[in-house]
Amino acid sequence: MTVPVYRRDRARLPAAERRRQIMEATAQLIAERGFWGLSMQDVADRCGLTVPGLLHHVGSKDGLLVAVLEHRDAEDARSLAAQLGVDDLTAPWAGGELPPGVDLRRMCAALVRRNAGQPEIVRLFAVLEAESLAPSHPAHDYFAARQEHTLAVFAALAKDLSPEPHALARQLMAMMDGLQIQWLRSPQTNDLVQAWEDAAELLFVDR
Amino acid sequence: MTVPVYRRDRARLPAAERRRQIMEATAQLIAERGFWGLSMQDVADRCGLTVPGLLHHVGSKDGLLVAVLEHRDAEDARSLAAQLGVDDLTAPWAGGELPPGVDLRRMCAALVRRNAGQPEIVRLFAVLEAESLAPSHPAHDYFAARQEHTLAVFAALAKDLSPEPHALARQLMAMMDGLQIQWLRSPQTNDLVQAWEDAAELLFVDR
DNA sequence: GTCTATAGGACGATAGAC
DNA sequence: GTCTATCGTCCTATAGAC
Repeated sequence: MTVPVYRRDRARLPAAERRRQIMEATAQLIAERGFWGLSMQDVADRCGLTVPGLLHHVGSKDGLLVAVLEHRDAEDARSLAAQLGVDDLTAPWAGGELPPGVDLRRMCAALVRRNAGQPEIVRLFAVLEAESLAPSHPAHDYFAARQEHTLAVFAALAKDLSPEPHALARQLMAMMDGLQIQWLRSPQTNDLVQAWEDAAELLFVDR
Repeated sequence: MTVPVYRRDRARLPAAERRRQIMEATAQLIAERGFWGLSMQDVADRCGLTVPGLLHHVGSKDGLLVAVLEHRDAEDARSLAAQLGVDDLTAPWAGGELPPGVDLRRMCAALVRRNAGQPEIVRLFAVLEAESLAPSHPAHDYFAARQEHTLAVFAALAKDLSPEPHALARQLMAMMDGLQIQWLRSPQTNDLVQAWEDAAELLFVDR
């Protein structure tokens, strides 16, 4: 007859640190399998937790997804701000103001450079962007808002570059997303930064 | 005490017709939930079958996916050939020769027009294209081959249009995929055909 | 903050009757 | 060509101990 035993050999991390660990493991697993293919068991295993232990931190599977997206946005905002040499840039997809003196072409280049260094994260967003087209997906609203905001920011910055700033904004976004997918499919024969520069040469032509 | 009963009130369709029904139901469900989110039960329900009945036709869940992709390719090849006014065009993504007199810009326009009329199918491919980036995905090889072949065909047709036909091919593909995602996200504020024409104006510029 | 234990389903697949 | 019945596995989530 087996007797219930409380096992004390698990690490007991501070909540903040555990949270970061969970976010990273989840991002990797969603990139691999999508949100529908994600299992709480896998996340828990990778963190050295049981499933209820994991749920204690994130509440539910949907809560986990939201937490991951917010975590990524915060990280990206910090990195992009540093790269553009401004202090308090809020990521364009998270809402917020734009600092003066940032021009669209440099901003796109910075985004692409940043993404070229973290293929796993790019894949995470590529998978979720497609999955979340379905209105019932838990990240549907998040991605709808994100796209709308990015388009608005791009269009505002494109005002002096094109007679149709909104169309240009759409084209820039489409090209970035499309080139990223190709790059993810075969990174070895495909330099993302170079591909973007070639494309930018065409899209940013004077009119 | 319940007694096993063989229920005879289900429709007994010819295999070919049943197959077509299964392909269509599956395409719709994958577009909604992705392959990882697809359940054989849902497909069976939508076809008025039990799960074993469904498995009799497709063998396994992976087999079902492959069948759907092959089914779509065949349909698309027929439609595209009709639109371009040639008899035996094999779809560029399925392997095969290109008829003389088909130029790249007209071909892209035909593809976009075709896609604009079947958003559910476009969504199916958008979701699978992202999901299948993972090497363990059952459609990984299919989509890798598809992308490679499409790029090769585009590049061949771009030979006289650009000093770097391969780069142009990549840009065309990226732009098509990217614009389609935006269109799927908000079809009402987004005319796919118009957006493509605007973009083509930039990408097909003389150099 | 993490555990054990368990509820309560859904999953893909197989065997064998009709 | 479709069924019933069933196997074994996986799933998210909760209750309550420590």
